[in-house]
Amino acid sequence: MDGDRLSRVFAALADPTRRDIVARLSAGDATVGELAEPYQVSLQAVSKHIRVLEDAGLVTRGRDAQRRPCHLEAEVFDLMTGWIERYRRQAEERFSRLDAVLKDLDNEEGAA
Amino acid sequence: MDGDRLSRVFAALADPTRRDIVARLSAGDATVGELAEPYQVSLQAVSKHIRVLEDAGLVTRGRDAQRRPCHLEAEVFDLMTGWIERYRRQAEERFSRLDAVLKDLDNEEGAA
DNA sequence: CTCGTACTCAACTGAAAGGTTGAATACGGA
DNA sequence: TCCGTATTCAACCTTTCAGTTGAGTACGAG
Repeated sequence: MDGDRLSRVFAALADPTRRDIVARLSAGDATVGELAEPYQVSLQAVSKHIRVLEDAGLVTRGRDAQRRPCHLEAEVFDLMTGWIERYRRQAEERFSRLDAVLKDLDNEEGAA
Repeated sequence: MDGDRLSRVFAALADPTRRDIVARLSAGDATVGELAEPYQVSLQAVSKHIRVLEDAGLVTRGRDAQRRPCHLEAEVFDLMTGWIERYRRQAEERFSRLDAVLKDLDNEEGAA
């Protein structure tokens, strides 16, 4: 099951700092130091955040001398949208079925 | 800012039990007792889970005598997909721009 | 082979999450 | 009005999480 994976992805994105990191990585790769710079928290804290994103599969990292450039893995988003769309669609289907039933009731009433 | 809202939505869906509840509600409304039935945990625990989903805006509830039927609010999914798609698109754009640059380099090399 | 840079690891702290049980509360039915 | 059903509230426990500081590691430059 990749339910565990999905849990990690959602949990990772529940934190505003981590969402911001993802947002910034969507504009291009960056090192830990670069990513940490705008935040008030310690470099170590940001390093931990990146680890969480990495464990969720949202981020991969390379090596460039002592730097560890972070790269956003956009494919993981598919896992989320897949999950979301499945249930959204189901809910909407049900909604339109209800809609149809109500319309039918209206028609019958009008006909009677 | 609705960043806080987004945090609550993602956090709510980080829990497998809550995701399962959402999945089941996508098939139709249900009471707390009905939702709790398949799980090992206490009814109170499920009641708490539902409250988290409610606070995130994923679920609303009516009243039917002593029952509190839960209803899935599919619109909140749009908030998530909106966020996700924004950064996915940005990342993909960047990717195709890089692709174009590499292709250009190839062409120049071929021409030289 | 040092030295500074870029980071990670380890140990600790406070707050929040998810679970429990037991006591309220809200309502319909007899 | 009293009872049972459905659900929530309250207090508590344990684990996880986000943050801290201080020490350790990995690498390139000089």
